[in-house]
Amino acid sequence: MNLSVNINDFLKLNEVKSSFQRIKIYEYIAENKNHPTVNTIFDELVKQIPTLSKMTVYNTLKLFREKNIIQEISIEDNELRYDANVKTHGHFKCRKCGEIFDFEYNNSEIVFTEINNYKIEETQLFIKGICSNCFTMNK
Amino acid sequence: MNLSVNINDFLKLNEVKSSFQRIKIYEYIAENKNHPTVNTIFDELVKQIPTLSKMTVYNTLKLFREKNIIQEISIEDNELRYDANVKTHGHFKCRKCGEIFDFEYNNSEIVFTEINNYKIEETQLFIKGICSNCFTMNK
DNA sequence: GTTTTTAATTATAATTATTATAATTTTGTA
DNA sequence: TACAAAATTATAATAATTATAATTAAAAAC
Repeated sequence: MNLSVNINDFLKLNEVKSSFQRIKIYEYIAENKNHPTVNTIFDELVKQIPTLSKMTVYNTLKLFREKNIIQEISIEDNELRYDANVKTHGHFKCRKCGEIFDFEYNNSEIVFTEINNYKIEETQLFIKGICSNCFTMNK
Repeated sequence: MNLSVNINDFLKLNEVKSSFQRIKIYEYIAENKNHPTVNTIFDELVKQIPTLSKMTVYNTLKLFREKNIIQEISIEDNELRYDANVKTHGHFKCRKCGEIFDFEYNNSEIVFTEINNYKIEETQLFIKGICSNCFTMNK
């Protein structure tokens, strides 16, 4: 079974004209659930596609985001990260190893009184600290 | 009553050596609860302190953050914002008017199973959408 | 109350992520 | 095959932040 074929259909289904680069970029984000930055995506894909331009990565990610097939994570101020999981979920960043972990949370249990008549379009919950791995290694 | 005197004491209490620039920077963030960017802080204060350098603003904000007397808000990827309210609270950014609103939320009601043994140091909840003002104006 | 030392501030240059622009290539279609 | 439209690429520009070194101010020592 060829995953690229499925991505091709998936993109068309979401009103994104498919192309080789677009398939590969989506494939990378969806397969490596590592919340990559633009640079990571570019550095990895340029190995397979030597002519790849970073502009294509920027344009494609912008397009994917507009079509809501990826999520933009601004957990760090100096770089954007991307996630193919568009379901609302939290992100934990370990200050030690730098890794980002997903976690589920019950969004409906949080009560917002001040903004209860505001139109909510996007929710991002970021937590920073030390992951259990780094914590135990420190002892 | 002179607020600057109080800030002077407040900084010392938090292990920050006081200076004219540092007092003015803290005063600006604490008085204008507008979640200012570095540029906003600089542009406003340079009117009072013509010799002020943007580096001082950067350095001072970094120091304040290390001493936990201000909070860094990375709700937008291309610029950092600052808040003298260090209590955990959420930030809502309106896509229309660009304003950032504070809101309280019950942090303890959110259950994190995946990261329940992680050491949490900082929590940021960002919501983006349309505020009620912009929403009613649109009709 | 000078002198000495340390730290804070400032000016300038460098870095880095992102955006803008225009040229080239690819893709779809008549 | 030829044409038109869109995607990709290369290059340059922008803007936020960081690095470095010089200057100024504050604190400590004599």
